[in-house]
Amino acid sequence: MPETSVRVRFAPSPTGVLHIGSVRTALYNWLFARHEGGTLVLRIEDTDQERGTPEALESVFGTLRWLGLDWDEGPDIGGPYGPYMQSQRLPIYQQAAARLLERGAAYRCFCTQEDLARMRQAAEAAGRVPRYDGRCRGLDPDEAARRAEAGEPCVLRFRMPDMERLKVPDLIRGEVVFEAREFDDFIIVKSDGFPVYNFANVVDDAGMKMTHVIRGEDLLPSTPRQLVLYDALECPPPQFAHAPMLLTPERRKLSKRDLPEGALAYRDEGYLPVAVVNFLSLLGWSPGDDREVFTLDEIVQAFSIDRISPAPAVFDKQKMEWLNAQHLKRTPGSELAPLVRERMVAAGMLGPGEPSDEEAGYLVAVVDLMKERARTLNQLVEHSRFFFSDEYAFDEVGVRKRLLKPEGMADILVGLAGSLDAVAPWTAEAIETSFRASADAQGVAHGTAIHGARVAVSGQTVGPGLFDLLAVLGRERTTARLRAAAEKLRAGAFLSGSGTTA
RNA sequence: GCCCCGGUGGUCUAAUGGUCAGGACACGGCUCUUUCAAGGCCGUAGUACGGGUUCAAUUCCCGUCCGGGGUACCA
Repeated sequence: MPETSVRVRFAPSPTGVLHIGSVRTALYNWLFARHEGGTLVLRIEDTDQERGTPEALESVFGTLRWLGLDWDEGPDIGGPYGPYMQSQRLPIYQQAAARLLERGAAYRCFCTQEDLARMRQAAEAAGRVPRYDGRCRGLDPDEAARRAEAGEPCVLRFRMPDMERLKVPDLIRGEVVFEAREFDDFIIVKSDGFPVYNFANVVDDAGMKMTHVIRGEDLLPSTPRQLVLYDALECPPPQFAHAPMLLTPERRKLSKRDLPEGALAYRDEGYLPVAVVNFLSLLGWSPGDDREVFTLDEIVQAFSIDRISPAPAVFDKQKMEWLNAQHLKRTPGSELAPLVRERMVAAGMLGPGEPSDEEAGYLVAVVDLMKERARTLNQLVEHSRFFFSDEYAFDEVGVRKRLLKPEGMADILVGLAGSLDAVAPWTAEAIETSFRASADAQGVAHGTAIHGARVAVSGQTVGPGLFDLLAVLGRERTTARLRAAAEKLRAGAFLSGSGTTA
């Protein structure tokens, strides 16, 4: 492998479910890796003993897999730089910390959390910036080591070098300059022996040979600290790219609160993975032309870091829905059918068993017909109910307008059914010819017959073209439903029930 | 408070020191006709504000305002 080969990583911490903002970060890393023919590493940053959960870890895997964002090295598949769970890398951090300690780049600090809280309060009361005052900086290292060995709790702090300012080169924002006096001697190892984020992150990114770090803008302020750590560790830093935040419509940072179920909730709502990826890719990035509907491959091909915008983006669900509709239309029914099927089974519209070839074919035909108008899989399922059961609901307005309205609709429907009995072959074209002829013979306007028949067989006033619909529905169902509706009309059954007053 | 990042229609965005500032979602209207929730067409709406630099600024600079992020023994 050439040494110019790109290596990037997605490094979530498994606290709570994976949310959509993290997914966008994962996506940008994945796109960059795939575009460059590089390597994507999945690393789990579980150094927070208190907050990590196994469910959260499952959520990371599940979400990425659902979206088709695969990784080349990770906790489940290993790789040359493992392990890929930070909780299993403790010796590596300890070793790195020991090196810094030895060199005097880090020192032991025995201040308690109460001491620090007091310091902070005092500083705030005095209107000063709260920073660690460095009181343990000058402790004799040998003496400090003795106290630590004697069991006195302590943390390890990084000795901030003397410098005027810290410059962070960023692929998206150019050079970002921080004043060095903003930074105090920050903690790198907690008193429980675990490394703190900034430290573990740098040790791993350096150790795993990352060439680029693409992450959220919220991490930009911690980058200067990381840069001095790379320096102290004598490792070359990666190139940084801080992607803009995702905002709610109220312009708040998108967080777990906004979608407690996590990004997988969009699967449950009936979104296609490709649509979610397509939508997310366009939040903060654009290909530079007017294209908006992409396949995965097209996005990979078009992606580049320098076209990522620095400005935060509002997550607009309506646009995601539209994109989903576009992908629904473009995806063959045969591909959609398994997804639709599991939803129909869940909704009790289909049995859980293996479908026969005929049933499977019917489902594909229904999906091909209905996907043109649906915005989500769930909507498609909902609108397709009448294809699978005779127990479909009648739209009240539709009944009043299209069945009750023209006097004698019952006779018309029966007439239509009669002519359809003879149609062969059962194709949209043949159905239309026969249907229109029957309407003519009965002296009924085509529109009247069509509208009436639509409501009779589907209960709905909207949907695909009637003849295509009937072709899929089948002769048996069609004629039976036309006659059943006529029966019901004659019995006055449509008038019973509620809401017959306008 | 302090530090950092942003600011093109309601939203996502394109472009540019000289353009009728382009596209998409949403919204409104029209249309197709067999319905619309699909398709087509049209429309409403934008360079946050104030200074500078310049023949010319949405674009470059400064300030203001607004929004976001950070400021932990969280990540």
